[in-house]
Amino acid sequence: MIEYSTLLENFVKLLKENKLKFTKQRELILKTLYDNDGHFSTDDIYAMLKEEHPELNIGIATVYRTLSLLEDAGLALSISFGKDGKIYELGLKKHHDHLICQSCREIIEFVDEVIEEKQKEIAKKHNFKMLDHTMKIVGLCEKCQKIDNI
Amino acid sequence: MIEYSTLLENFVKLLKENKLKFTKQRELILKTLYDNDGHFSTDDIYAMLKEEHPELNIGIATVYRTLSLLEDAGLALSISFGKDGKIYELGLKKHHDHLICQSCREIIEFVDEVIEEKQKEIAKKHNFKMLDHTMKIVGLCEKCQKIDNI
DNA sequence: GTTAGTGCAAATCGTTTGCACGGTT
DNA sequence: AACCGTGCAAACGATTTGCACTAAC
Repeated sequence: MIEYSTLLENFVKLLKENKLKFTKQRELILKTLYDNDGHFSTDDIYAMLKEEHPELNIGIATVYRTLSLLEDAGLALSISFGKDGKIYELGLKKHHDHLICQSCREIIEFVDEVIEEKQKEIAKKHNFKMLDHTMKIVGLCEKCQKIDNI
Repeated sequence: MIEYSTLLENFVKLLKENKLKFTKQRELILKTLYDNDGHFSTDDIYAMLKEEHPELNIGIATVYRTLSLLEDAGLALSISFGKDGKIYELGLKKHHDHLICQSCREIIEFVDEVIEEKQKEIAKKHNFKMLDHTMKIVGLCEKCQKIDNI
């Protein structure tokens, strides 16, 4: 995994290149994604920052704006599902897909080279230029299967 | 492909079983999905019904309610993408995945048995009970690649 | 006659935007 | 000093809901 200091350097450079400013808010949102290696909704991140940095008095609009900025920059990526289901994660990992537990919302990441390869083939066969691809397996994790059977 | 009359019978039966009523609105929404083999947003269907059956004076709320009902019943299924991107299709076909053109919104369906098999394996390996799975390849179709290069 | 469905308009919820102010360059 | 980012509150757009009325049973 990339060091936080390196990540931060990249971010600062990227901002500079685009004549954007480096603010405490932007830094903390990036850091939150980095430190809490996981998947969070805009609101999750807003709540975490409210909790951990109340002095910032951050606004939800800033969280929306920043996550969107990070996504455009390739530093974060989002997964959407059903209505009201959009979560972000740090965008620097190798491409991977997700298993999502419908009940507890646990998320497991996985990579399968055979599937990756097949997807390329399919796009090619249909003369599509593939820009993005996502796969989600929704179901019940081990724990929730047991609970649901009670 | 299933006959419309059979589909309708199933629908009527299903409604009866759940003490729900068979209305003109419900029938026409199902028929619209059946006749126009494709992928439509709630608004698309609303517009089509306004156009083709102005005497019905259908309300958008009914379209939302009915599509949701059809989805629960397994007669329709939805695909979501990015904000404001939810479309429905008739839900009686064999499972398939989608190639989506980012530019013109063309949608191509495909099935790949190798991928299907791999997904089962992955769920099993993680002790997940797979309930649903979706794969989307987003990109540019042949036509739009050319246009975008001008 | 009872119950469920409908259209309408209002409410809701996540997200975006305009603006005046404050922070970064 | 110039300009961008921020918080706030208002605006927005898709979807949902409460209600009185109508249609299906």
